[in-house]
Formats: sequence, structure tokens, C-alpha cells
Amino acid sequence: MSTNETAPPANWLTSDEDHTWRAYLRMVTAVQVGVAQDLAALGLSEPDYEVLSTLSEREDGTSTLHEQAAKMGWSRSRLSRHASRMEARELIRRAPDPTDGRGCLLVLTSAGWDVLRDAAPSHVTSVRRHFVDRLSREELATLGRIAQKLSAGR
Amino acid sequence: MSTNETAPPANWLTSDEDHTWRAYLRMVTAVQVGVAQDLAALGLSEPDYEVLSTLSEREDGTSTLHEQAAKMGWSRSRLSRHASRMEARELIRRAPDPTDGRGCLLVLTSAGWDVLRDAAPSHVTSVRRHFVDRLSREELATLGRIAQKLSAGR
DNA sequence: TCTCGTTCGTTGACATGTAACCAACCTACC
DNA sequence: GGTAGGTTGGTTACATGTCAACGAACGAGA
Repeated sequence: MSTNETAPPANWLTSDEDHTWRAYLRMVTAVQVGVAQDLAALGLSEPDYEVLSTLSEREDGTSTLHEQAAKMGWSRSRLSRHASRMEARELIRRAPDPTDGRGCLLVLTSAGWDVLRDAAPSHVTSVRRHFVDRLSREELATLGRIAQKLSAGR
Repeated sequence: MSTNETAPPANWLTSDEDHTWRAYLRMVTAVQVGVAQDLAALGLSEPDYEVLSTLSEREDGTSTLHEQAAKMGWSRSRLSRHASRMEARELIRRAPDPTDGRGCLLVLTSAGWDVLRDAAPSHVTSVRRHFVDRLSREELATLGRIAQKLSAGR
């Protein structure tokens, strides 16, 4: 077994490429963890915040579950479970959909609005601290272009 | 309730900044999902692959659990659980550590070696397809620098 | 109106991550 | 020696996410 046959494939990453790939992975976790920790200090997880802010885009803070899930790119199942947890914390509540007997509406409670109004500025600050303000305008622009290239085809 | 008091905070993101931030988030999921799907086609998750490849760095494919966990930046607990699942699939097995009555060794089985030898080239190809080959050499270099700036301080 | 296929949201089984826990170890001091 | 205190080791309990399957409600067409 493994008679030290470790000849790398022809397409193996060069040292530079490998280095960049690892740096990329570190960056992703660094930014993610940084932002998540700041939100956690406010008692919110990233998904929590995403749900609240997406719901708040509607003036009445209301949306059907499936529409909300589509908007966020989540499965209905995931949103359903997450909504139940947020409902238990009284950040949102469910209401029957008057236009569709199958559906249900997710509604921001006034507590939900309050929490969001508190959290939004902090979150912006957090994104600045961990991301925007660490880069020059040119770097931001370049990163934007790169990100688009890497996202293309999804 | 939300008497339409939506005056943005003073430090709100500019349109460009917000755009870049969202592009960044899309990029992260795109790359992550792409690579994960390619591995899934081989019956491996990202963590699976990470465990196999890290173990294989030892010529005998053996390491104590805690050492392996440290090397990967995982908690012992997380590795213990994951190891159990991989053990059930016979990719690795546990053995008692002769030098420490408390410890245990993780050992690559020959099946594990086989799977890894199959997967490694595919994974490199995948990283190329979703990441390296989509960018010019300059872009890679720039991204590397940016990634370092965003990771600094962790 | 009845039927058939689709869509809605929920749920059960399972995967996976984190945090609390007990046990074994090591060192220093008696 | 033995034993107390702190450290290190791995597992168990719990939170959270995914996938597949379900019953209920919808809607198009016979």
C-alpha cells in the first residue's frame, strides 16, 4: 500500500497557485468569523440577520415563506425550521396567508423591528471593519471584478 | 411600528461598496459549492477530503487524534465524530496509541489510500476549474494580497 | 365537478458543528 | 510513595442544517 507512489499529477498546482488558494480559504473564514462574532454580540446569528433584513425590505415586514426562501436562496425546509426558532424568540410570527390556504406569512414583530434597527448600523460597521475599510478603492474594485468572474455560471 | 423611519446611518455603505460586498458573498458560495459538488461526485465531503489528505502527509498514514486535530485547526471533538463516520465507511480506523494510554491513532486503511489517490487529481482539477484557471496571473497575485490583508489579525 | 399533477409548508431521519463533561495523565509538593 | 491541582484526551448531549416524503390546497382541463 502506498509504495510511496506520490508522483503529483501533471496539472498539480504551482507553489504560487497553491499559496493563493490557501490564502483565499483563510480569508473566507476570517471575514466570516469576524462578521459572525460581531452579530453574535447582539444576540443574532448571520442567518437571523439575513432573515430580518430581507423581511424588512417589505414595508409591512411580511412575506410568504416560499417567496422569502427564494429571495434568500434557502430551501423552504431550512427557512421553515429557522422561522420556528425565531418565532420562539418572538422576532417574527407566522400568520395564515389569506390568498392561499396552503401558505403562511412571515411577519416581523415589533420586537423584530427593534432588534433590526439596533443591529443594522452595527452590522454595517462590522462589514466595514472586516472588509471594506481594509482595502483601497482600487482593491475593492478589483476584488469586485474577480468575484464576478468566480461567480459566473451559477 | 416602523413609522417608516429608515434614515440610513452616516457610515452606510456606498452603492459601490455594497455591490462589492454582495459580489464577494456570491463568490464565496459559488466557489465553495462548486468544489464541494465535485468532491461529492466522488462520494467525499470537503471535510472527508481534508482528513484523508492531511493523514496522508505521514508516510504511514497515521497520526494521533489530537495532533491531527491541531494540524487541521479542528476541535478534538469534531475530529472524533468525523473519524467515527469515516471509520464506519472503512476509510480510516482507530488503533490504540502505544505511547499514551489515553490516546488513539487514526490510520488510513488501504481503502482510504485508494479513495484518496483517486480523488486528489480530481480535486486539483476542481480547484483549477472553479478558481485558479478563471483568473489571470495578475488577478491571482492581487487576490492573494487582498486575502492576506483581510486575514491579518487572526 | 372530478381528477390529476403541482406547489405549499412541515416533519422524520440523518449529517454535522459546538459546548459540557468525565477520565487519564503529569508535575510538584508532602 | 502518594496525592492534589492543573492539563490533555475523547465522548456524549444539544443545536442546527439537509434531504426525502408527506398531507393539504391549488388550478387546469375533461
